[in-house]
Amino acid sequence: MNDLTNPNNFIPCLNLELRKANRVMSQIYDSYLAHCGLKTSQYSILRSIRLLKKTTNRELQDVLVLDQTTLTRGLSPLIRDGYIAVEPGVDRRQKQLSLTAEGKRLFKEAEAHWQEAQQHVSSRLGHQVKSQLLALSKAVVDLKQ
Amino acid sequence: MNDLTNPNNFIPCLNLELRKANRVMSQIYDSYLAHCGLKTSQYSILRSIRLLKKTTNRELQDVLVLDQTTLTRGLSPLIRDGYIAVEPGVDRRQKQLSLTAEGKRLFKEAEAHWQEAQQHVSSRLGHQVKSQLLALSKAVVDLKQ
DNA sequence: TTGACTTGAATGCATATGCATGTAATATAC
DNA sequence: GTATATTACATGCATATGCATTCAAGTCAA
Repeated sequence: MNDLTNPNNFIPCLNLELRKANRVMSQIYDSYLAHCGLKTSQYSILRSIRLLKKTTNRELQDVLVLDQTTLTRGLSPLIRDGYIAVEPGVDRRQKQLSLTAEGKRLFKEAEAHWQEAQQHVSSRLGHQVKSQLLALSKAVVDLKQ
Repeated sequence: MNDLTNPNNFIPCLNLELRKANRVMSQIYDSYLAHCGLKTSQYSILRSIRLLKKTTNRELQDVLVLDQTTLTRGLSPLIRDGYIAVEPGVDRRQKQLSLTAEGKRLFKEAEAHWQEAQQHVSSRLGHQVKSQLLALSKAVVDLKQ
C-alpha cells in the first residue's frame, strides 16, 4: 500500500464492489440450479416468460434489464433445446415467445432449486441486509436513463 | 400476473435483482472508460496491479474475486497490448505481473474517467445508499466459503 | 403512394465468466 | 529419494455481455 498521496488508492470502486458481489451471488445460485442444467440467466428468462405467459424479445429486455442482443443469444439455447416456443407475431418483426410443455416442466423443477438458493442466501444475509439488497438494486437500476 | 396461488411469483430473486443492478452500473462505468478504450474489468485489473506493484495471477484472484481462468483471459488483451509485463517468478509456475510504462500511463488516463463515473454514480445515489452498497457487497462477498 | 424515419430483431466482433480438465512445477509423506 | 499430493497456470467448451451494424417491417408525413 504505497503512494499514500493518492487518495484514490483508498476509495473503493462502487462498480468493482458490486461486480464482486454479483459474481459470488451468481455462483451460489448457479451451483443450485446446476442440478437441472440451467444457468441463473436462463432461469430468469424462463421465469419471466412464465409470468408473462406470452411475450417478445422487446418486452423481456425491459423486464430483465438486458441489451437486445444479449437477450437474443440468451434465448437461443433455450429455443434450441425446446423449452421456449417461437411464433411470428401480428407485427411480423416480432417473435412471440412462450414456454413449451417441456419448458414448464423444467421451470417447475428449477424453481425448487432456486428456492433452496434463495433460502440459503436469505438466511445468511438476514432480513435487514436482504431488504437493503432489494432497495439498493432498485436504486441502481433506476440510474439507467 | 396470473397464478396467484404461487407466492414465488411475487418474491423477487435476489440474484436477478443484483444482476440487473450490476449490468446498469457496469454500463455506466463502461461508458466513461470507453474514452480510453478500457472496459471496467480491465480497469480493475490495472488498478489492482498498480496497488500491488508486482503480483501474480493467484494473488489477483483473491483481490478481484475472480476465477483463475477468467482472470487469465482478462489479462491476455492487456498483455498483448503491452500494458502489463510478465516475467517468470522464483516459483517457475508463477508469472510475475507488473504495469509497463505504457500501462501506467493508460491507468493514469483511465483513472480520470473512472473518477467521473464514480462521481456521477455517487452523487445520484447519495451517501446513504452508497454506504449501503459497499456494506452489502462486502456481506455478499463474504458468503463465499 | 412513396420516401424518410422508426422500430424489432439478428449478426460480427471482442471480451467476461467459470466448469472440467490438462500440464508442469513444487511440496510432502514415507 | 521417490511416490503422491498440491499448487499455478493454460485450454476447450459453452454461455454472458453489449457495441456497431445490418436488415426487414411498420409508421408517418407530404
